[in-house]
Amino acid sequence: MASAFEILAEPHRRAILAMLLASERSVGEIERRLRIPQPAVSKHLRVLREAGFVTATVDAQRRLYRLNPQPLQELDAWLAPFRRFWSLHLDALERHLDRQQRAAEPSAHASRPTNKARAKSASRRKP
Amino acid sequence: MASAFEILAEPHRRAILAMLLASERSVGEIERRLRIPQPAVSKHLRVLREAGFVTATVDAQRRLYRLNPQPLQELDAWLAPFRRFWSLHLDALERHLDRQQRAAEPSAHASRPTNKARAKSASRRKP
DNA sequence: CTATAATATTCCTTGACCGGCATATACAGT
DNA sequence: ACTGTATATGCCGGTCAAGGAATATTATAG
Repeated sequence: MASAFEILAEPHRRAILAMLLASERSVGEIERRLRIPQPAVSKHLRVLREAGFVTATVDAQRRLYRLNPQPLQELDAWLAPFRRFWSLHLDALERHLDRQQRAAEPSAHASRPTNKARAKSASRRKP
Repeated sequence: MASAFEILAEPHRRAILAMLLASERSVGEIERRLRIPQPAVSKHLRVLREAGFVTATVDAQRRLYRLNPQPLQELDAWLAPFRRFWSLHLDALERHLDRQQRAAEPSAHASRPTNKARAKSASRRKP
């Protein structure tokens, strides 16, 4: 196993990480709350541990797992250029709608476009 | 196939998306630049298209593929709570270092900790 | 209309991963 | 020492996705 995406491709693993957002958890807590058999939990935790997503501390018989943010930060870094991409495109869309707006209101009362018009035109395709 | 993570688990697909950041590309361009056989490119593009990561427009015999930011925005949204998590932890670390700092300088000249000390201790692991 | 370029699809094989089950290991209480 | 609890590991079988080769589809040119 390698990339963060492969690790996170498994829904149970994402659920475990989301659960650890609240606080550290033992294996048994995860098992009961997520309703998956214990060996499966241990295996997923092993994968997450070896990939650095979680760390474990021993507490008597149980092990407490907690989040380690670093790999998710790297994922965030991978996403950064795409964030720039879509913010650029949102800006472009907004400028485009502003031009439309100016064309529809041929030098009328005000130049500020309404938020209503923007929200309407920005709706998704194929809903 | 379903979640964005499964789609992005494939390195070639990530490479395609990164390539489309610059501008739209035809299948042939992707094929040559990424050095992967054409059927593989078409298959990956199909997966990306059906998951909404890219859209295609026809230009004579070729199809031009371009980025569609929406699924990546959803990934960004999934990441949001974790971002809050690690920024909280960075804040906590910083407060901790500030306390250390005050302890090391027992009521000395100033109370403002130096940026230098913070930058040093906040440096990344394993560079 | 035929030849050719660009892209998509089908079939097949191989390999990886996940879940289930059984079992092993580690620790605590009595 | 024995028993119970908590977690980890090994093995197996089903499933699914990726890659390769061949072929089908679509569009342009001559």
